[in-house]
Amino acid sequence: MARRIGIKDVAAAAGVSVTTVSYILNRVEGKRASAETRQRVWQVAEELGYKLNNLARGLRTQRSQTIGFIGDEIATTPNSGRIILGAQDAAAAQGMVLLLVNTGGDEELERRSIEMLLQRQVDGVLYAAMYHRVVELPESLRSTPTVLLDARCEDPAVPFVVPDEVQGGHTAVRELIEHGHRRIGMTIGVDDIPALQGRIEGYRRALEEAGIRYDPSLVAAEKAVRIGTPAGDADAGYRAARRLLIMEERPTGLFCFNDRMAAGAYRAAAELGLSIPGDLSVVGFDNQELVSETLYPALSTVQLPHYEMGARAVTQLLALTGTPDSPPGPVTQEMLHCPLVARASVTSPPRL
Amino acid sequence: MARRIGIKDVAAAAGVSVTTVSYILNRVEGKRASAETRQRVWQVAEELGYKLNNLARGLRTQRSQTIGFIGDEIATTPNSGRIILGAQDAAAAQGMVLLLVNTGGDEELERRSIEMLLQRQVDGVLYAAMYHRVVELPESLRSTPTVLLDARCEDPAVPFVVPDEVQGGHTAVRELIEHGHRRIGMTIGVDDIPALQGRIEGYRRALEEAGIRYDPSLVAAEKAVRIGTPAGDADAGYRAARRLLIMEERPTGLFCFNDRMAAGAYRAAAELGLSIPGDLSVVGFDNQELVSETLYPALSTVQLPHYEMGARAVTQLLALTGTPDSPPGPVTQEMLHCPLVARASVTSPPRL
DNA sequence: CACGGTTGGTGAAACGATTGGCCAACCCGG
DNA sequence: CCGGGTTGGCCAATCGTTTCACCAACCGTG
Repeated sequence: MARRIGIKDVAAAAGVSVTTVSYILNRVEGKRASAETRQRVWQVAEELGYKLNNLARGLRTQRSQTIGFIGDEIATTPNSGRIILGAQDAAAAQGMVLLLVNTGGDEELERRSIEMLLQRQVDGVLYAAMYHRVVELPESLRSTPTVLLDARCEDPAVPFVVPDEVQGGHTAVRELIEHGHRRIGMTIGVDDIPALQGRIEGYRRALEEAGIRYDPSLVAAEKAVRIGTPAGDADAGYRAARRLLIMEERPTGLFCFNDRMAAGAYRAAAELGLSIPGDLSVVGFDNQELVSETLYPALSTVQLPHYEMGARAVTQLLALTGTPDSPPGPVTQEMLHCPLVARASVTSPPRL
Repeated sequence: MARRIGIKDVAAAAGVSVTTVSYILNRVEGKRASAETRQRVWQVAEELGYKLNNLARGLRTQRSQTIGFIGDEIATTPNSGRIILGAQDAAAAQGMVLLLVNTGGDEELERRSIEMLLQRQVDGVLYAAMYHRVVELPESLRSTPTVLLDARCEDPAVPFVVPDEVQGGHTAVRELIEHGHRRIGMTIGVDDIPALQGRIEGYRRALEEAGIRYDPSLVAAEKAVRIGTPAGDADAGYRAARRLLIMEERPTGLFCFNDRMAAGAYRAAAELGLSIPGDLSVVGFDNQELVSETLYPALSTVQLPHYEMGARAVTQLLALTGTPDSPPGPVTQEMLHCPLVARASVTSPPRL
């Protein structure tokens, strides 16, 4: 196989020095070259099929044009793929590429993974912990620009991007209220994650705004048996919804902590002979299309802006480290808007 | 910030040459060093917190310890995350890391993406096209070891790993037959992808084996309206299933092309007052847990071995390029077994 | 014609590792 | 004391870029 051709081959073929070639190919400002030379170099480079060697450049410039993405459970939650996608797109737009590692939540593995990233001189790191958790930043990342994804950290110096759970919960419940519902239940699991607190807060605020008294008996918590699995959530959602629906004065609207729990609510409703949305309106959270779209009628839900989160995180990171165009900026912490995705599971409450 | 410390710092601190440090740290065979020196170097490296610079090493050795992963629709299909995960795990086990790019199916973007990978001197490439399609390998990848993932290629010189769709279809239908079903329908979409042909083939073989005549009227094809979306598939699955279930002599078992279509079948059954699995047994394909587990009763289905595919692809790639331990091997093309995931949607047919 | 300013470059030292070739010192038998 | 093998280790080139520092030639001007 023919040796890969480098900058010096181009220089030789064009009859100039490598310095000149480098200047021209990189469009370095302030360095002059005649239009003719410039033209010739480009052409020769093209003809020879010159490809930059990023390892060599990185060695010299101390920037690898590479971003490390470290996730504790890549793809365990399906939508996390969208985070990666968003990050990758934003990175690619700046000529950067994502270096992916996964830790499966294992400390030791995480250490090794981070090491592999640092060894490769990543320009920065995206540290993604699914489910909007509170985490602490591994020591080894202290010295590299890092932004947290779907997670936050005690230390205020660490930038992050998370979904605005409160606004999301508020939006979900508002959708019910606007359709005329006054008696609105909520079904939740029992894990104490920030996401849960936020969504409950949103629920309460929306009620309050509408002048509806908050009734604790309308929020039903059930523990998932097989925790974290779709089946576990759906089952917990079923039990929680059932409890609410057999109440004396049952709610006409239901806000479910997530789409999986909403699936359980559908089952509970069906079992009790309640039709959706005729007898019961339901709104979920997450917009996992595999659930929200395959349910019938399709589930109205609030979307977790995964793609945007990935994209914003990269943008933040790049702002942090500075790009050729712009200087390094300040640490930012961002909460992203969660839009409503209205489908067919919400309508006016039945007249009594 | 203190300059990162390099091999020469270690050498200086240990009072030896960089050559010696390199030999020791890399455990180069055939190069001798006294036990004492060895010990000292390790210790000094540890104390100073020496970290290898992979860019520099890669520049010298012409291996970046990096694998490019290029997908046309990363994470569009949720389980594709599992492919990446499998690949990442297998790579990490060999000290390699995945460089991720996505093309969104755009030719131009693909070209640029591949370029970015090659620029970074990846040791090999995983080219993943979701949905087991037939693709042709981009010209620019010809000169780099590449293995196809969930895709195949006309050229027999290109290694690939795909699921064994025929076996999968066979397994699905066998599950029904073993429970006593003789009248088994199949619901499919209309896209002509290899996956479809394979699964149909598996269906026919299983019937044949059991001495059941193949009846074309029992395979119902419906075109998805919003193609590719879960809602589209579910809807097509609903229509197809409905057609079969209102037949004079309706099937007692249903093999659905995928889990989304199975979700549609559930709806059709419910609408017609048929209970699952009492009146109708259903088996899906893909094992998208978000669907198969949130359906009620939980869906028996055949699993696409995404994780293993990713892992095997990396193994193949590494075999192809050769590792320190083993020499480069031959091109291999692999079909992976699709196991049955039995849940609650299959039982014996109702007695008539 | 001497001089300062521009134009259009060039040379060579990094960056941080790997590795082929060389070599001094020691040991041991004869 | 010589010769040859082994031990333990070092020199310097190299990988492909970037970039600092320098410079020859030319041009217009006073």
